[in-house]
Amino acid sequence: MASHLLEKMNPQQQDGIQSVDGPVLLLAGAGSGKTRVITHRIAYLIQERGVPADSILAVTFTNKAAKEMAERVDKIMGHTSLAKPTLATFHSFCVRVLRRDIEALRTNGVGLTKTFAIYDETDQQAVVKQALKRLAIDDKQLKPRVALGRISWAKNHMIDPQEYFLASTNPMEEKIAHIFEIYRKELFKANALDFDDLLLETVRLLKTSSEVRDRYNRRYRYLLIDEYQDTNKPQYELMKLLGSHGNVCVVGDEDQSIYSWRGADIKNILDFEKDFPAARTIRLEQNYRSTQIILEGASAVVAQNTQRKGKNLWTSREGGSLIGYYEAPDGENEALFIADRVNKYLKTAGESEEAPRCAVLYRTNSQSRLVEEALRRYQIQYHMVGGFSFYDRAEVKDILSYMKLVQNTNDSIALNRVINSPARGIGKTTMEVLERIALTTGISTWDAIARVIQDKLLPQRALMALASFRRLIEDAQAMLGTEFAEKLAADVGASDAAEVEDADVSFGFGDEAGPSETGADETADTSFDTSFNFGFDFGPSEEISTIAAENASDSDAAHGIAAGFNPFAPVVLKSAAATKREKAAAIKAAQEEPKVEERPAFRKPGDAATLPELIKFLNDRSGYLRALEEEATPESFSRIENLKELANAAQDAQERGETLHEFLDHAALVSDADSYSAEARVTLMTLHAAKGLEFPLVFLAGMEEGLFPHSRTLVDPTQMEEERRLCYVGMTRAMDTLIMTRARYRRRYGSDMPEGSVASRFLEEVPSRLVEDLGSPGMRPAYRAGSGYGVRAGYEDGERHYSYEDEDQSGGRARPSGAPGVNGRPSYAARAGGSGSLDNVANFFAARGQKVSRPKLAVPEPTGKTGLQRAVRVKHPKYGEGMVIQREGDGDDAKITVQFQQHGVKKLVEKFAQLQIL
DNA sequence: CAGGTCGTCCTTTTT
DNA sequence: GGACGACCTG
Repeated sequence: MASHLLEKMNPQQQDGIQSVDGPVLLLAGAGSGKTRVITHRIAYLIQERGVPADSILAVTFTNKAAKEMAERVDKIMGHTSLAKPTLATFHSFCVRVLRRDIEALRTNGVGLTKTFAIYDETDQQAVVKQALKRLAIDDKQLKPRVALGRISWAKNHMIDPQEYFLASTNPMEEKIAHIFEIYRKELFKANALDFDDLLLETVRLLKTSSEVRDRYNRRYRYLLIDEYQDTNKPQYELMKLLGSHGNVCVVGDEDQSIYSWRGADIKNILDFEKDFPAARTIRLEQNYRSTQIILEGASAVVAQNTQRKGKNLWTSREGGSLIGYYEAPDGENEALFIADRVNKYLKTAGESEEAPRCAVLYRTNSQSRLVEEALRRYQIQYHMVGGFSFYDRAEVKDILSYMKLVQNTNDSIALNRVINSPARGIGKTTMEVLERIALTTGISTWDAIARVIQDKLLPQRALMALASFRRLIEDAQAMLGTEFAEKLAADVGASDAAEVEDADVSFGFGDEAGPSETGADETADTSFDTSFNFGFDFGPSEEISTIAAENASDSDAAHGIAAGFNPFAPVVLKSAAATKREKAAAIKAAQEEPKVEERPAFRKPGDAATLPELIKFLNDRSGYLRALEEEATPESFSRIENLKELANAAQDAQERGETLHEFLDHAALVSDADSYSAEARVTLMTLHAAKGLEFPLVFLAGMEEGLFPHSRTLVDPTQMEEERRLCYVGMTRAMDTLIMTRARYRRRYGSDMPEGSVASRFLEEVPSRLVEDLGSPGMRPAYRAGSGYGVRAGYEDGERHYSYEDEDQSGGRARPSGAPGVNGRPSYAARAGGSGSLDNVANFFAARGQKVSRPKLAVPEPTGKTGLQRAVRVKHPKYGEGMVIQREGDGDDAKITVQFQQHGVKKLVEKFAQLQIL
């Protein structure tokens, strides 16, 4: 039967699409159209085989992949179907299962509940640190990081603390086993799961409860697992448990296995045929992505590995340009070279019809900084994936922690985080008392607060502070409705298998809210109220008085809300953002056909508060926002902006019908790597994050021994092979052009002295006939061996290869050349650490709305001598017009930070800046 | 108790 | 170049 879904597919791809019954192993080489096959296979199942869409479960490794797959399936299917296949990551799928069914694991009323918290790595570290402290282990002797790494390793191998202890061969291991045990108990007490637990507990649940297992097995008849070479033991078990019907299709490529450090076991893919003897194996070996030269180069590198099956990847894209190689004198120069090439590429490629796209890939996130700076110098827009996440920012985490605490008061880590931020007089001593009680009685810190208040175990002052804090959280809980717990249960706890959510990647309910989502259809449409005014001022004085009264009899600590508090008070629009949103929403609403199930503009009294309402409440009532406002520094304003952004995110979530859980789950599981956008012309990311993507032009930066391959892998042949696979992954991202770069000298940890580097072994492994030297200034006479680190000489001979353009602020004066260093050699620091790179960093942070790296001292207001005060408009001979943002220091050292119209934020020395007041 | 300053040690890679 | 902890001071 010829299906349009099979058009333009090679025979193997057609096989992969059509072999839908029984186990299938799809070995898909890089660029072999793997995603195309998977998505078409899903469409084929639905359209040609009449399989109900919601009986298909496709699991990927990253949200990014899940999202892309969902979009592509949608596109193929033409958005026709209402029911959708479940496309999720292992972790998000497990969260959904657990939010629904985890209480099936409870015995005699003991066990986690549906309101469990998810602990991220920071939370995990905090728990480990506590454990170390409790065991009186010096955290220099055993680093929390290391201990956590071992614990995670054990979990990924499904080893429990007891087994770990029995297997330990030295005192250190025994200690770790002990920490592991405490760690587990603490998480249990906090009603929390870490990332690894999400998988483990799901496995345990499916093994323990046949009822639950059967339900999922009835529901999902077709299982597909992508990146199978990266699965670890729990994921493997999950595959077996969910795939008991045998319609299991796993897709992978052993040459792209790059996650063994996270417990991925390459044996999973190598042994699939043993697990499923009836398995059909299909190989996709035609590469449609890269030119022959690139593919040959990459294959030559990975061929050095011994631990592989080997394959014949081929391409019909003959020839192509050679693999470029550039050896820069230093990291800055390397970055500037890249920026220059990107610039040229964008200019020339701009005329071709296909949108130009390129990527700069590196081994470690810290390498991004130099590249970012260089791109900014060239005024090239770029998109960086990874690095800090929005949800990692301190202020965002703080408010999220408040929310987590509202959801689950046993979450001691969240409690510790927010109990004294903003400062409310709960210090070290108080916390020690709480912790001691929690520890000796086995209750959570939250419950210890009640105990302390009841038994008056602390001075009045501390008791009042604690009561005030407790009241804050309780009031927030009350906002969510007195039937908080039941509502929650109803939201996530339907028992019918058919009601397992139609999951797309998001955690949204989708438009067709099923009967299980009792809360959702009544959820208010809050498009018009991003910003609220509760009409009630929670002033500190008033609060204290209520608390003092309450303190007398703890049982009176009503769960109600403070008198006069009215969460349903009329809405007052405050921020410009809100207004904008309102307009957009109004326009959108006007354009759309009126829907039958039109939601009311406001939630009915008695319904749970919306997410933005909750955030607003916490921001205000906690005093967090006020503290930031009073701080009144650029950083604090930026933080306020971030909190607004969080409110916006909550607003969006609310509109999607998400519950508090789903919002928090989302925040916990969605990483920044998922922010990759295919529209970006220039993308910066780690090699790991690049897997699965392709770009016409790819740069691999930092090809140096110790960086890539990373220093920690140099001694272990197995890890070295993984590095090599990583290199293979990186090289095969390139479609037309691949450029590899290296710095002869590189500074590590921002130290003054750069260290000499050795070319990466992977470079040597690329056959030289495939490589073209792109003119490495390092090879010029000035850099000959024996001349030391000759940057200065190089720059002085008139060949300024990609040096920073002269940005001397006096406009025309030559930049002072490197001051003599300690040994009479040119001082590297003098050049690279100069004002040029400094203002660029400030630039960079300012543009990203992050804290600006300025001195933390109070900024003296301008003397007025020059009149260069804040908000004064100025003109610079080179940068043109701008506005003064800040002035620091005084006299000859005074520095002015100016936002220029064309050139962004610059920090200038007032004396030299030649600024003219407009 | 809070906020600031200074020294230490770092760094893989991510759900 | 920066996060974080130890230490010090108001």
